[in-house]
Amino acid sequence: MPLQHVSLRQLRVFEAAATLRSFSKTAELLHLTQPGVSMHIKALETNAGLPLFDRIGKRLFITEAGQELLNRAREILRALKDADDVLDGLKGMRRGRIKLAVVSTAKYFVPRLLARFGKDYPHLEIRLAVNNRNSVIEQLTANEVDLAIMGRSPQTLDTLAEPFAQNPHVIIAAPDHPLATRQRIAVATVAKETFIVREPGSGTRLAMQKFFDDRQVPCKVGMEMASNETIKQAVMAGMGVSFLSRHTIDLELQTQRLAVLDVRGTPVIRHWHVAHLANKRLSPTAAAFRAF
Amino acid sequence: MPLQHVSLRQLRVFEAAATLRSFSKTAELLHLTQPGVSMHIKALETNAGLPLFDRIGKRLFITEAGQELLNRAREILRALKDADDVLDGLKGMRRGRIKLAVVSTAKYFVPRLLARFGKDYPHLEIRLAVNNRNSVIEQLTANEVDLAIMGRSPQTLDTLAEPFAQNPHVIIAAPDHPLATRQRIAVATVAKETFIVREPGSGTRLAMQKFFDDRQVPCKVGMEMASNETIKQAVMAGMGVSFLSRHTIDLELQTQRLAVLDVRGTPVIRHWHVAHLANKRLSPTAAAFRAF
DNA sequence: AGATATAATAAGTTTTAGCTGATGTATAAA
DNA sequence: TTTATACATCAGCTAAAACTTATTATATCT
Repeated sequence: MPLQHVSLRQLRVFEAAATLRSFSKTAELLHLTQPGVSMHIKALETNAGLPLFDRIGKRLFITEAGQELLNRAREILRALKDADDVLDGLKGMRRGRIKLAVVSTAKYFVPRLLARFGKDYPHLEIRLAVNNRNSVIEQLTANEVDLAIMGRSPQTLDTLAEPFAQNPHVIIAAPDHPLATRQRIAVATVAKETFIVREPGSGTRLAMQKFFDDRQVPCKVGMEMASNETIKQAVMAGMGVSFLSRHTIDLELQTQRLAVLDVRGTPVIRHWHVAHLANKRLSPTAAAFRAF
Repeated sequence: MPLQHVSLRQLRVFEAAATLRSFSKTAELLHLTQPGVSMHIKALETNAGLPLFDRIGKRLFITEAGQELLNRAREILRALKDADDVLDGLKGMRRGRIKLAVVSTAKYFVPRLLARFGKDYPHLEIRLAVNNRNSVIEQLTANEVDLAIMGRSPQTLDTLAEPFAQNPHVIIAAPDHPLATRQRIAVATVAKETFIVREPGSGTRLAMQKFFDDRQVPCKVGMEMASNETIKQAVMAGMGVSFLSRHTIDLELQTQRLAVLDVRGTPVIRHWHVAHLANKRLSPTAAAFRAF
């Protein structure tokens, strides 16, 4: 392969020389001496195996081979400049993509967050994956996402997590539940109710367990459900009470399909965390989002 | 410009690494050691100003910036390979262009020559410009053509000319001319005829002058015409005799519209020359044609 | 003919590209 | 826990690249 040893420098000098049709002018333009240009061109001609210029008297003519090479050289230099522009764009956050995984509980408030962020960086593309906690951790491990939003950082993984928003949890019941109108309900009282809970390992379930454990009150688990939506439906149907993030039930409270019980010690304030792999260097875009 | 200092080597190594997703394998492929690859990638990342790979554990992931750069890098390497192919083609004469200027007298036999050459190199493009001698010399000087075919080399110009074919000149007359049936006509006899001649400075005119001067016989110029065709017409019409290249009158001899006079000392053997600028390096194609 | 401009060539210097080998570190696999 | 694997880092070497200045050779312009 003849051109295996050409350098970009040679191509740049050649392009200028072919454009200016003069080695001296090229030298001036590129801030070097005329012999420098001559040597680059000569090296390139040696590499190409063909003369690129005809030196007729003091005039310079590009040969057919030169013209062909010139076309490719310009392609190459343009591609290089394109790459420059793209990288600049990525650095300046005028373009780029953030891949975000959030636990299902967060899906109720993260979209609002994204909307505000999108206003500041309108050219960024954001991909949002909603999953349960374990899947989110998996995605984080597999480096499929840049950032994750979850209730607490996964201790098993080498991640950096930062709390960034409150996440109040409350105990809810159907509006016609006997306790719904009571105030300052004791924990022990509510503990006698049948609880509809998320599956073990979910953040919500862990938070609930901690709440009762801290108060050394055992609670009665009546039913386990893997989604907040079904839990809400069950509570509305009067099948029991539940412990959920306030963020997930905004709509139901407004339409009075659910009621928050005024239990002492609630709302339990947890925090949303934004997490990423500790050894991953965040892209400027992802870092900006994290900061946001 | 961040990418101003990247090298093609870096891009090649990067491309391989991005494809193989492993530095060690890349090192193996490119016959160098793993630290070598690491250093190239690091240099490239420094140039780009952004990480190109995520090193998660022992797995490699290409970043968004890396993917973008990879696209451009592949463009660049492809363009380089294209250039290679084109140059190879030019060298192997599987493609290329020859620009040829010929004097008008030669137009009768050069096409046959080109046809034979074209059989050997079917992919070459040949441009033929037919002009009078002076124009041909001009084109040669201005480097507008690679090669010229003419009766004799221009002494004024620094050219290399090589005879390559005989160019017999004869004296012609109308078939019904009194001399047409005579044999071994003396030069002095034919000199009494009225001659229809090419313009001064034309190769044919010079050859004629030399013919008579050598024999110290003055000849009578009856009419000057700037084209062989009109001269032939005039001779056919019985307006006089003329001195022309045999190559220009093949057809008229076959159809017996013109006759060659059997004058002593004729045919005058001149030669066709192929000429090119001495300081111009011929392209392989042009050189091949010249050799042919 | 002489002045001027242009490119090639030569020789020498400085810089740097491009390696290798040894070593350190982290992770995944056994 | 141990072992193997993969990448980063460091030090140091060599050859080549990238220039420069000085000089020569031509060709165009006055």
